[in-house]
Amino acid sequence: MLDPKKVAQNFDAVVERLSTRGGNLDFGDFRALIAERSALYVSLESLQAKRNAANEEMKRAAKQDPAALERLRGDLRTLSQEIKEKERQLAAVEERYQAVLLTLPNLPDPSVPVGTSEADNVVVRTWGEPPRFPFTAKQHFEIGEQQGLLDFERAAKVSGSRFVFYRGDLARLERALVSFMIDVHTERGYTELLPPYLVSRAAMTVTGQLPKFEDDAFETAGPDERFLIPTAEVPVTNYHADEILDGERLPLRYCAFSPCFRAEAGAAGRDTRGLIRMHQFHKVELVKFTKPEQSMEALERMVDDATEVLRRLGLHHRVVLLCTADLGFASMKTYDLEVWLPGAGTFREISSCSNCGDFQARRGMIRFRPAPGEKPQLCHTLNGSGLAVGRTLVALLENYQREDGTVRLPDVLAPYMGGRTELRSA
RNA sequence: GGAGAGCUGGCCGAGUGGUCGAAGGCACCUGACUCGAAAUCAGGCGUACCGGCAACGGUACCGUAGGUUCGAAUCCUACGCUCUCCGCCA
Repeated sequence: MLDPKKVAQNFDAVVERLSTRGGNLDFGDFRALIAERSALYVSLESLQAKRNAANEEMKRAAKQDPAALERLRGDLRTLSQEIKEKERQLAAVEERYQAVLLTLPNLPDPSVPVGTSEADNVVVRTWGEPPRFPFTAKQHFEIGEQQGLLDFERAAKVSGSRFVFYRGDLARLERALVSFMIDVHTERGYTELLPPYLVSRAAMTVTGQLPKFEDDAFETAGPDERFLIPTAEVPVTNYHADEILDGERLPLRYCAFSPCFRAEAGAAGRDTRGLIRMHQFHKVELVKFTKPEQSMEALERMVDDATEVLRRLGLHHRVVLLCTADLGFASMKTYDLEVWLPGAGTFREISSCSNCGDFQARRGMIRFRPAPGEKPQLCHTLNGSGLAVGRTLVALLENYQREDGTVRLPDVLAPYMGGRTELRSA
């Protein structure tokens, strides 16, 4: 959520900066609501002040003058009705006001390039070289199906499209990658969390998935409303909701493995083959809570932490700074990591690292006390994939494939694969 | 799933329908004492919004949402959460 004060004070500037994101920006009658809301507050508060003063008299009259009490009671009943009516009006305005605020995306940071599509994203740096093959490189799903390591057909039978069974060594590889990634991050100072996979509407609202993107989420059918998490960012960012953190201990850094569930409502027909776009996938997520002045440096370090996984796996990749048009709802600045897929002949997003500034912190009241005795301030929150596990596995299959369809494994994974250095068919 | 107890400030905890933004304690801040620290003493110390240059004043907030009342932390209803016991279960 944007700072409502700043929006009210710099309305035109805010509209202008948000419009660089493209898309349709709906302020509704927000400007009028601001004025209406504050007028209602002023008149309500003066009525309340009047009532409080009158009640003081009641207190005295109750003891000294029972006759006057009855008379006063009549007047106050009217005043009370008036106040209740005012409160109803205010509640209605407040609801519309909040509804608009909750659908406004975060302001892009000034360092973010202005653009109109992903074509305006900026490649910041590239690591490694694409592997050369003396044969035509296959796509990951061709390798997986030929080797009996991936079974999309049976998954479709059991669950529908965009689901998969992993088999044998590949199932193990998925598990191995999770452990490997978490070990890299805990080694580098992150605290491991294993979060809940179902969360409340409130939690989804704090991180920004709701109220605007409800179509993308899976909701449970039980008596209690819950949402399947689309990323561990949701439970982990909410971990410190409604808390005042000790400023001395910031930044806090967490890594968390979880499955992720996405309806992919707007992606019908896209990436229909293979593991790239599933309703369910695994991800190791990084989340940081920082002071405002620390967050931009923390973002750079988070990108380095995520790319470290790619470096250790020897995967050619690049770092891309997203332009304003490609920024996520809650983000003020985002770097995507894109890994090279020789089979597909393209770079594919494998991680997205965002600085959300105080946008989520304001929604979730995530604060810190800079020093003992000082006032609490909003934290900045950051999140990034470290990494998307399924897509990492795709990259390994495509980058380490051999002509006969077998796949070599990077040495760093051997300890997690029982010493295995290649995938066996199953 | 059944029965009971509870939910108050950063934390612990008192609170009779008006004298309660709320005792007391801890933590924290400032000062005194001290070479310094500890201990002790004095004062301060919630959040948000509105008005004001400021001092300060006003309003709201005692799990959440309603209700009763001139007036609710206090009474009523629903919901959420925590704890204890029973049942079930990995």
